[in-house]
Amino acid sequence: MAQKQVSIREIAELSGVSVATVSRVINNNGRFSETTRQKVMAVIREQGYETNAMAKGLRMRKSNTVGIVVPDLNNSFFADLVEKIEQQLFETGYSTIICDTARDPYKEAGYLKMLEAKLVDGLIVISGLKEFDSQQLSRHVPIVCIDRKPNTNKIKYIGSDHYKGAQLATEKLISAKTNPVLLAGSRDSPSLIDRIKGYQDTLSKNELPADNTSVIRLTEEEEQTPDTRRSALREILRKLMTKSQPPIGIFAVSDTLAADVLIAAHSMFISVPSDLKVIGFDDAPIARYCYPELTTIRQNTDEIAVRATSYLVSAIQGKTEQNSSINKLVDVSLVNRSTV
Amino acid sequence: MAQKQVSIREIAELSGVSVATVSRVINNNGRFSETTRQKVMAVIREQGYETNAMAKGLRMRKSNTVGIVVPDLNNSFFADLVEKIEQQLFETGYSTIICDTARDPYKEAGYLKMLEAKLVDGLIVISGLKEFDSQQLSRHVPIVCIDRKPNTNKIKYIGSDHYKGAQLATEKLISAKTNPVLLAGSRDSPSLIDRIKGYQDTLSKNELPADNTSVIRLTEEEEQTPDTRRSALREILRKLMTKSQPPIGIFAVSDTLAADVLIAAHSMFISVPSDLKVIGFDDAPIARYCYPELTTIRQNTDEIAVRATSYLVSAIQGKTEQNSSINKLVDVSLVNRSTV
DNA sequence: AATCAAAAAGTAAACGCTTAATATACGTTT
DNA sequence: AAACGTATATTAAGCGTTTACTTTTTGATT
Repeated sequence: MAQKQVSIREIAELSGVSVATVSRVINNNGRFSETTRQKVMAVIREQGYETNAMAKGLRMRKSNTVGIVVPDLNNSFFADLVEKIEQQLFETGYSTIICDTARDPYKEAGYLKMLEAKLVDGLIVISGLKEFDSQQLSRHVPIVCIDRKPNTNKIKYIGSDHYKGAQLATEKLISAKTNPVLLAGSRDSPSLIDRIKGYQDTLSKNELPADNTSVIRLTEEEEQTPDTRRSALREILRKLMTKSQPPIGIFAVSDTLAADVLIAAHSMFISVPSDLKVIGFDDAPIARYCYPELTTIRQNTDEIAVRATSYLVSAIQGKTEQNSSINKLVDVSLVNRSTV
Repeated sequence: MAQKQVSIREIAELSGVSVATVSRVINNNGRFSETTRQKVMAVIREQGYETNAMAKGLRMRKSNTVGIVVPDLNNSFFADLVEKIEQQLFETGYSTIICDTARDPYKEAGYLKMLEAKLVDGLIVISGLKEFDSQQLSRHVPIVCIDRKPNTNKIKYIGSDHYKGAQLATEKLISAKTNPVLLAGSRDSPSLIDRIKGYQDTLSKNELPADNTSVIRLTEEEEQTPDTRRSALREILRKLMTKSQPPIGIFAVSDTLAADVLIAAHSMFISVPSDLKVIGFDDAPIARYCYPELTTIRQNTDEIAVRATSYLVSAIQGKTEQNSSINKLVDVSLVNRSTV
């Protein structure tokens, strides 16, 4: 069975030096001669020694690990973002614990406890239902929130310019001669609020009624499964088609939602983009698998990933980097494809 | 800053008992009186004490953590599977380190070292380029491979019945009066081999030529980006359309590939399913976002996730559970949607 | 009241590592 | 040849737990 993992002690004995020396050689700190270095390294290689992360972590009071908290790995926007962040962190020498909360606050709390117990050195929190409450952690570690507002300014916030994104989307829909409607899920989030505001402001600026009648929210039951979601969407489309002249324009606040709209439309033989124009948000991988390919607002996940990790890493390492650009919102752009 | 994490020692002092007693209370083992239990628990709650996982791990020589190695989180089949496994493990009290290797053997090796250093208690390896080589680990831990053959029978293999899936797909295509073609990516994998075999055997059984001319593989460059992939696919479709009478039938060995085929077809104004019939594999979330919705072979990810975790957990806990069903391949089924 | 077993609590070592404090060896300079 | 500085190596403590072993307390039985 489980052959005993070789420890630094045995390396020390085998190479005829003390553990301290071995440790110094491994971490290349303190002083030692070239001869011993070679001797020790040889033994290490020969024995396939790997340093025990728990012992090291215990001693150093850090784990070289960061936690990522994400609502749903099956959402292609999140998956994309997580993958990029994880890649960045890997390159920087950190390992990552990915926690899929399934939007369950209980599960989220459980994960936070676990991450804390594991002494993660930092935390990246992506989206989520409400404000991120730092009180949940008892120990202070650097945290960055992506598209989720923290409850204290000690936590770094990084996010796209949702307001501008909504402006772009709305303008696009208006200039396509539609009377746009905004479509969102049941869940509130800070970024949704920005988007709705951008949408409504743009409406007003164009002298269109900016009341709440044109923002449509799915209910919680409706969005439960793909099927309920789609039938709700069909109902919404039906109403829209009777109430106003085609083409109608829908600004869906996420690409997945937009994708569902398209599916619903197909099943009703509504043709896109002639009778229905749809614009999504995210430019998630799925956007390119929609038919027609989805016109959408692109969030720059590369940029977000880079900013999040580089900030986090320097915060962990105690550098209070004063890069001013890091406080600006991440820019957003319209990508024209075939649904408008 | 970082307020000191309270340790078991302080809990002990505050409640006027020894650390050993506190430890006993926390883990509910050994003997202690109800009075002390309450006293200690009160202090623990009051102080927000959380046991230090590294210290515990060091002492116990285990981490309550399992690693998941996955080629690509952006593939909706993998994301789905990982999400389910992770959920299972969370419920069982294990935490999960998800490692996205991006199909890079170097990255994979790096991750394995890291997982080992972190003393993971078990490992789940999903798919991947070639045999999984257990030699990469120097310490023995329970491992389960999903859709990836291990190089030793000490490692548990779990996988769908790919052969049968291919049969079902091929028969479906044949009975839809097409002369089926199999379409695959450049990468070989054990499951692909099974699928090709199932495909060819079914061809033979129906007295159709089962040579290799009807299996089409994308080259590595072709599948690099969505765009190269799609233009390669358009080229393939073009050839197919000239060479034989519509309708043509394509058995794509994954849903993502099938989705790309559909996109390519749309851009060429080939109508599905009248002129082109496509059947995918996996029944990944994306299948329902294709247009038309994708007919495909369903892999039962729930079942796979349950088997993988329940086997792994019992192996970790030293139970050599003799559930015979666990050695059978996971069953697979045809789901009829709209592309055939 | 004395005895004793069972229950409750305590002591201390060990898990594998890093590092401050020390010790030793080795040339140089006087 | 003594003295000293420098480079190199060792000793030992401590990170926060668990647990085998030991000690103390409790309460029932004689």
